[in-house]
Amino acid sequence: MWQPNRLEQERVDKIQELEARGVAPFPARVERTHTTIAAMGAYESAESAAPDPEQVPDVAVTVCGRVRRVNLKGKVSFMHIEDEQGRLQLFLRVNDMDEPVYDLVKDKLIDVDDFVQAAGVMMRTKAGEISVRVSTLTLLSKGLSPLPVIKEAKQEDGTVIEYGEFSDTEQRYRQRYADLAVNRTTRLVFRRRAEVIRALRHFLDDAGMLEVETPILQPIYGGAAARPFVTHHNQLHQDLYLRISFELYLKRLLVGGYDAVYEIGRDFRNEGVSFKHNPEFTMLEFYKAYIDYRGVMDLAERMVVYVAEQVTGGTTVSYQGETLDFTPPWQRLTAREAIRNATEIDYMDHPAAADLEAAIRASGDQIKPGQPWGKLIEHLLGKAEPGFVQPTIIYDYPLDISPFAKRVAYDDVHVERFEFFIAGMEMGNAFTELNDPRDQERRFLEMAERFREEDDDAAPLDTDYLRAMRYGMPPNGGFGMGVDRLVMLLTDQRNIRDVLLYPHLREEK
RNA sequence: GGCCCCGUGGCGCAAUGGUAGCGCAGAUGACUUUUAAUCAUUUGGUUGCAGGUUCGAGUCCUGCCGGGGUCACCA
Repeated sequence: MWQPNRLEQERVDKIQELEARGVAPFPARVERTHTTIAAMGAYESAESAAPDPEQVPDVAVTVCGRVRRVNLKGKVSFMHIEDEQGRLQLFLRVNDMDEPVYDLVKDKLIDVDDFVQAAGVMMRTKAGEISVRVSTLTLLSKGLSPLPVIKEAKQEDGTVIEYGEFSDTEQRYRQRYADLAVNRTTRLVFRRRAEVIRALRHFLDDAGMLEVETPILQPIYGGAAARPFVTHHNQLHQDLYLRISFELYLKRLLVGGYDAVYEIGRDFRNEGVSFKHNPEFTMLEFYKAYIDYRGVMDLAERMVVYVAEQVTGGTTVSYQGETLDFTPPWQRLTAREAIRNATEIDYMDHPAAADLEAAIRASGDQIKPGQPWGKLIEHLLGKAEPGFVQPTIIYDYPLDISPFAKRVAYDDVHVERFEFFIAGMEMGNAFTELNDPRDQERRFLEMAERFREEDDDAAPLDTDYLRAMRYGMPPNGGFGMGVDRLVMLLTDQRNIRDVLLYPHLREEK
């Protein structure tokens, strides 16, 4: 049962007073002819069309929005209402309105946070602000809990200074609705997020790829190295996993005859959380026949710069004080070169895992003993990662940590795989996809063996995937990217939670 | 999971171990073109929870809860 606090109780009491005056606090009927922006635009057009600035014809509007500011001045009052696009001032004067309606304002029965509908004609105040000269004001919805108050002051140069803030991170995440209602920058971030995803779809559609949807509930999970969430189907008595990647389902579709497919959707990984990891996140994967990882590199570069241009209008972006330039071509380094640059260790000088481990320890790093060679190389790559501020492609990865990538010709240890990094963050992962079912089966078995040695939950062998591949899979290049991280870059947010409307948090006590 | 930081009215913040304060919001009143409106008066707190040290704890100690950072982990 809700226990109103002091401020809320005052609002509850106001509802009683409104009802006593015959005013419905949550009426069903609403009317709107203009958004705030449209109303202002209509008046500006009328002004510029009028031969005499004193003789602007009436522009009648009915606007709706949330009250964000109330300024009572006795027999005249001002309010700002806000809808999604903008703010508009209401000019309320007792002479222009029925007195009982004006009294609702005067008696402070309309609060900041309430939704109202205002009908009137457009005007400019003495100070020059476009406003509605209100003849009828209707309460649409009463706010009971007060939102944090942010006051805004417009500077002469048009910039807006805000006074007061709602900045408590926990409350902003738990009560995103309040964050959105109060912080316009939050609203902008999630608008832009939608634009990023729209631009990605547009690019991929234009590239001739088919958007598809594959199962989120999977009897066998795979395609990435992450622990899954487990769930259960009651009627079928079947354990199911929430997908950790789309890879294996998408590549089956190439066997089926599609040239290129993509999916944008949710992945779930049962791992630690951090500023760049959320248990559920949005992934983009595509697979395209008849290209290899070089072709994927080109596509990735073009896609990212396209999205940046679509949503920001430019090819560079300011991120946490750094200027990121997405213009292709990006720097391309082999993993071996990148590691040599960052650590002065050449892993090819240490072909045995034990040997490489010793070299890493000699450099001063503490690492878990007994890791496979590829894992050690990944550790070394992690040392180089923060240096990849501008878009950087790292290619040719160790075979033993890349079970779905084709081998580099005449090379026993590397596969045709690349990852790309921006702002020190891993953004995506791609391969020349393995399409030899015999090699794939060997790699699955090796992986299962290693998992068994490490006493880890082994991903069950996906025999159906091998069956599909045996029908013949065209050579293809595949690509995966963390969409949330791209949104971070394009909205200048340092934490993934700030680009997720509802980030995962511990249960509220 | 380890380590570090944080938790004080609705929001944002103060308070050498010694009477818990300030701004905004709220309430009451004044004001017919204000705009961070202004002016006067004024309400509101078991300082995240539970213990402990002390004559005395918002402050020091222990544990717990929640958040943030960082490291580890994360084909």
